[in-house]
Parts: sequence; C-alpha cells; structure tokens
Amino acid sequence: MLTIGQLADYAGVTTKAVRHYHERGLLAEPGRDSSGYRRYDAQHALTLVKIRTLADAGMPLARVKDLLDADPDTFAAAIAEIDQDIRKRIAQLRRARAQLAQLRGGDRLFVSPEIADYLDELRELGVSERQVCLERDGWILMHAASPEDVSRWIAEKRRLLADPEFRTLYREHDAAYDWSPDDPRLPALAERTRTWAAGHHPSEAERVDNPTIARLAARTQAGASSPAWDRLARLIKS
Amino acid sequence: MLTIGQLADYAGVTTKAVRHYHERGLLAEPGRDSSGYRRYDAQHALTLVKIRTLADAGMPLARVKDLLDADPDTFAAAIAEIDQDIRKRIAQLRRARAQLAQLRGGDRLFVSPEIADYLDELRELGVSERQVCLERDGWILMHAASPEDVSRWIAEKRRLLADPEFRTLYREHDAAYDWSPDDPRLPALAERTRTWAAGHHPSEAERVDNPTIARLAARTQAGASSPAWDRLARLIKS
DNA sequence: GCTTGACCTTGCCCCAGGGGCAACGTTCGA
DNA sequence: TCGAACGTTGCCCCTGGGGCAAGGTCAAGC
Repeated sequence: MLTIGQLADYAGVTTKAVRHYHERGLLAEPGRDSSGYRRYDAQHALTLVKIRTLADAGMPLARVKDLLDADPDTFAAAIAEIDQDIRKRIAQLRRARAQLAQLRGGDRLFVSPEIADYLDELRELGVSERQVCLERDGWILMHAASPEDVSRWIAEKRRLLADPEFRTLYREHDAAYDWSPDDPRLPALAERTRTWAAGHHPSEAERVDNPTIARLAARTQAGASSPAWDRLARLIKS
Repeated sequence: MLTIGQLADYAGVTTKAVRHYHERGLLAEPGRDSSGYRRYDAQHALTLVKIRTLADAGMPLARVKDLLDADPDTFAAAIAEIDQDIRKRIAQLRRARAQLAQLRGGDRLFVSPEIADYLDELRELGVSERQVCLERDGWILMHAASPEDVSRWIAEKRRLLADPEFRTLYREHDAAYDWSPDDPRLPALAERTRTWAAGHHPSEAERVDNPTIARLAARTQAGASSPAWDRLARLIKS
C-alpha cells in the first residue's frame, strides 16, 4: 500500500495535486492507516495516471471527472474531441510564434495588410518615418472607429497619390515640419496648396460626412504639430 | 479618439481585459471625456496589440509589463526565450496527444515498458486477463513503493517462467480461481506445487528480505481471492 | 532512548486572466 | 422621447493548483 507521496511520485504529480483531485471528487479517498495517513492501492494509481493524461491534454478537471466513469463510446468521442483541440492549440501556438517574430520589425502586426501596403508605398515615396507613423496612427484610429470606411479611404488616398502634384505637395508638407515658422518657403507652399485644392475635384468618398472621422482627423493632427505646420495651416486658411 | 469598446474590438479582446491591463499597470490609463468615459489614442492601440501578442505567446502579464519599456536587447532576448518556450510547449502537446491515444488501448500507459512486455508474455502464455490485471496491479505497487527493485524481480519472474513445470503450475493456479472449493483437482495441484517448491532452489533475489514488498504482496492477494484459492492456500501450507 | 529529517495532516490565502452580475450613468438613432 | 447599446465601478467567482503554517508520525543513526 502506498503513501500519498509514493503515489504522487509514481504519477509524476505533487501530493498537493492528489489532494486536490480528492477534493474535486476525481480520485476516491482511500482508507487511512492507524495514524490517519492515506493508503493507496494500484487502482488509485491507474486512475491517477488517467486523470493526468486527460488533464495534460488540456481537459478541464470537471470534464475528466465525468469522463472517468463514462461508457467507452462517450469516452472515445471525448478523446477524439480533445485530440482535435490539441491540434488546434498547436496551430494557435504556431501563429503566436509568427506574430511574435513580427513584433521585432515593422508595423504589419498593428494594421491590416491593406494599410501596411499603403504605408510601405509612402516610404518608397521618400516620406519621413515620422510622417509614416502619423499616418499609421491615423489609420489605426480610423480602423478602430469605423473599419467599414477604411477601404474606401485608402483607395481615395491612393488615387490622390497618383497625382504628381499631390505627391510633391505631400512631400513638401512633410519636409516643412522641421522648418522655422519664418521660413520664406512657407507662403509659397501655402499658395501652391490652395491652387491645387481649388483645381481638385473632391470625390464622392471625400465628401462623406462622417463627423467621427472629421473629429478624429483633427485630434490626430493636433497631437503632433510643429510651429511651421501651425503657420502653414494659418496661411492656407487665410 | 476611441472608446474602450472600440479599442477592445480593434485588438480582439474584451473591455474587461483592457480594464484588467489598466489595473495591472500594463496599459496607461487614458484621459476621460466629460462623462468619465476613457478615451484612447493610437498609441494605446499599439501597446494593447503588443500586450496581446506577448500574452498570447504565453508570457505572464507581470513580465509583459516589465518588457513593454525594456531596451531592445532585453526585448529581443525575451522574445527568443519565449519562442523557445513555445516550441517546447508544442512538443509537449504532441506528447500529450500520443499518450491520449495510448489511453484507448492496453496498459502500456500505466506501467514501464519492461513490465508491459512481461505482461504481454503472460498473455501469450494463455494466462487469463484477470490474472494479468492482478499481476499488473502488483507491479504498479512495487514500482511505486520501491522502483529500484523492479528490474531484479522481473528478471527473477522471467527465470521462473522459463521452467516448464512452473509455467504449468502458474496456469493451473490461474484456472483454479473459478473452481469449486471442493474440486477434487485442488489437493493434487497443492501437492504438485509443494513438490515443485521443495525441488526449487530459491535464488538470491527471492530471498531479499524487503518487508515492504512482503506486506504489499499479501495485501494484493487478499484483495482478490476466491474460495478455491483460499482452500488451495490452506492445502499448500498444511 | 533521543534526535533529526523526511514525511504526513488540515487549513488558509495567493496567483493569472479574466467572466458575470449589480446598479447605475451616457449616448445615439429612429 | 424612448429604448438599446454602450460606458462606469465594484464585487465575487472560476481553474489548477503553489506556498506556508502549525502541527503529528516514522525510520535511521547514535
């Protein structure tokens, strides 16, 4: 007859776990010897190994309990199900591993592939990393606030970037961030921007009156501006 | 600016989880709007996705917290470690799957390969499944109570089974379980057993005076006897 | 016989990672 | 204007045990 420690060692668990299984009704309480120690027999060892096998496979103890005295068909079905579950979990772990690797480089992890591609295009255009981050943050907010609009807006942005004049303006605005607010190039840039805006026929998509988006855009800009940008904004409005 | 629900949906978690991360200090509490609602920006979304990526990889939240503002080297090292861990867990799951499959057939799962082989030999000899179970339970107890003795005893048992007379006696004892206690074959079997025992030179191993084992054996037998076996035992002793 | 160390007993609180519910305030669209 | 859907805090609950306390017990060696 075995003590709780011997039984636990045999099954590769702690004595604590064995007592836990008693509490949860998974393992029958054995008889006690004269000193009150639990004394186990081989049947307990068999059951304990079964419990561990099922629990190691990720089955909750409550289900293990039901299953221990279920008929063979139920048992087999449960085994099959758990087996499927294990395969799913392996796949999940593989995915987690891949995600983890992404964490080290780039922002593909944080935005949809569509947006990530767009950001890469900006980079190829020579846009500063600061500006790319600003864009990324804007798209994250948009994606979170109204995901169904993202595709349309991305398409619109792409359409604009196809216009050489817009591309030039975009890059100059980007560069202007670091200029002095008194930089003589600012009035000229403002003028060119207004000219472009006047000649530019706003598309359907752009006129979408989504107040959420409008407020969102305003906030995003507000967070990260510079003296030169502030002046530029005033010059364009005036 | 996002509400907690939008942020949570974006990262694929529950609002409860987001609040949990605030409590644990993983995610900075954002400002509140006039009604007391939390209002999040893109930075929160970035951090939240990072948190989930690390947590999904099995990292405890406490470590995630430390890692979120660690230097890149520490971060990379931690990533590598977690990656190793994931691979280990995948291997573990695979093992669990294999064990699970074993659960459906035989008792290889419960005893060492050595003992399982021995039990299979008994089966080939035509020993009843009842007797094989009895043996199995005995070996489980021995393995749990004093694993270092198992190999020696198994070898001894094998040596005995090589003796044709012992094999015959073993099988007849097995069969006698179901006999009536008045069966006329019992006295003859007892006599043959005594003759064999007298002519049998007990080996070194057999005389090992392990009182634990002796008590153990006695208990095992006591649990599963039959009227015929009881009579047989009395006949042999007398 | 005595000590020492390893074992056993019960009981209680602790952890992650949230879920669920209460009881209430806010916002938004029809 | 009203109801649904969302937000707030706070509390207790779950799993699968770990850790520790405050003892009782057992076997070995001296």
